Amino acid sequence: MSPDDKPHSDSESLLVDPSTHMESFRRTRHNRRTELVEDYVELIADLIEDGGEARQVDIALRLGVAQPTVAKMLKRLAADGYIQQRRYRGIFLTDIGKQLAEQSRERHHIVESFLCAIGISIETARIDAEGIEHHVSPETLEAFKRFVTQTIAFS
Amino acid sequence: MSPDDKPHSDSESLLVDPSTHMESFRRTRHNRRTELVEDYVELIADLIEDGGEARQVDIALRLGVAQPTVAKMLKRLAADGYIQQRRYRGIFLTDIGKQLAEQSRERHHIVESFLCAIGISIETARIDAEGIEHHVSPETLEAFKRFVTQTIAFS
DNA sequence: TTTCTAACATAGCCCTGGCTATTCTTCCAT
DNA sequence: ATGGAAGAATAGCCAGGGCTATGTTAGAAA
Ligand SMILES: [Mn+2]
Ligand SMILES: [Mn+2]
Ligand SMILES: [Mn+2]
Ligand SMILES: [Mn+2]
Repeated sequence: MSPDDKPHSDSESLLVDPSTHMESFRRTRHNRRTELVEDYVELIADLIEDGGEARQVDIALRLGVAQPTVAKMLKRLAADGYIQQRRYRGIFLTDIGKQLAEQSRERHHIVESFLCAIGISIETARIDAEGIEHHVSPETLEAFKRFVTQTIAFS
Repeated sequence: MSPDDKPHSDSESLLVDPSTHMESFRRTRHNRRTELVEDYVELIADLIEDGGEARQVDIALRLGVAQPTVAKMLKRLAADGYIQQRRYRGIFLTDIGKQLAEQSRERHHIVESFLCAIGISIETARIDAEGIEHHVSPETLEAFKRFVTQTIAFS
């Protein structure tokens, strides 16, 4: 065999170096672990603002999961200090919870507005934003925000 | 109590209707389940193209996980018909696997290019794209593609 | 005040996707 | 030809995030 039997010889071709590659995947895995927490506190904040209280059944309905699934998750959120639970009463956000909810809500809104600004239908924007939001870094969020502002200015 | 004790009375305020909300979350959960498969086949395709073979150690190194984690996942991919495994030999993509890899790679590339096109640094674009790609619908992907093409045309 | 129902709690199951520790195989160097 | 090391397989653990089935409780309606 020649020393050149590998498709891209020594130049390492298209692939980025392993540690850079690894870092991206690690970050993505980390984002995935915080996704649910963000969606829950955001939804709880919305429900409270909208109807005065956040109940398990409503959370379950809007998330499209079963009530015990919500119950288990709420225990985790309580253990992690995001919410306060009173048995057979509603859910209340702690200060930490409110803060995370506010951040999540703002980021979510910017992402959705951005998608609309580049011409995507509101239905699709809503769906895609629900997943994309959790993987948008501060730098990207700033770029999205700028873009939305500019687009509005030119209309 | 007055009939108006709830913050937003009858207009249902800011929240979208429950079933629409639910649909977004369901889609996002579905996308999450396919994320890993997409990243694996894409990475395997890249490794084969780059070095002639895809080995567990290299996959593990680039994903930032342990080798048995990769081994277990590869069994699933084989069971699902994306790859072919020969004990103590490398990984080979089936036709289905190649097809998914190609789709994933293209989508990934468009997302990353798009982020760069709106002014995000390549480092951040790489990281964010790794997560965002899995939540981009065909409609959004088309919009991203158009935007990239236009941006290149005007430079 | 009592009853009944909707909401909540709890138990117990499953799958996914991580990990460590250990045991094969292969294959290269000696 | 053989030994060792690198790579792959296997076993067994854990947490997260789903589910169903079932028991409990609070509060409204009667
Ligand atoms: Mn959100
Ligand atoms: Mn979301
Ligand atoms: Mn990818
Ligand atoms: Mn990815």
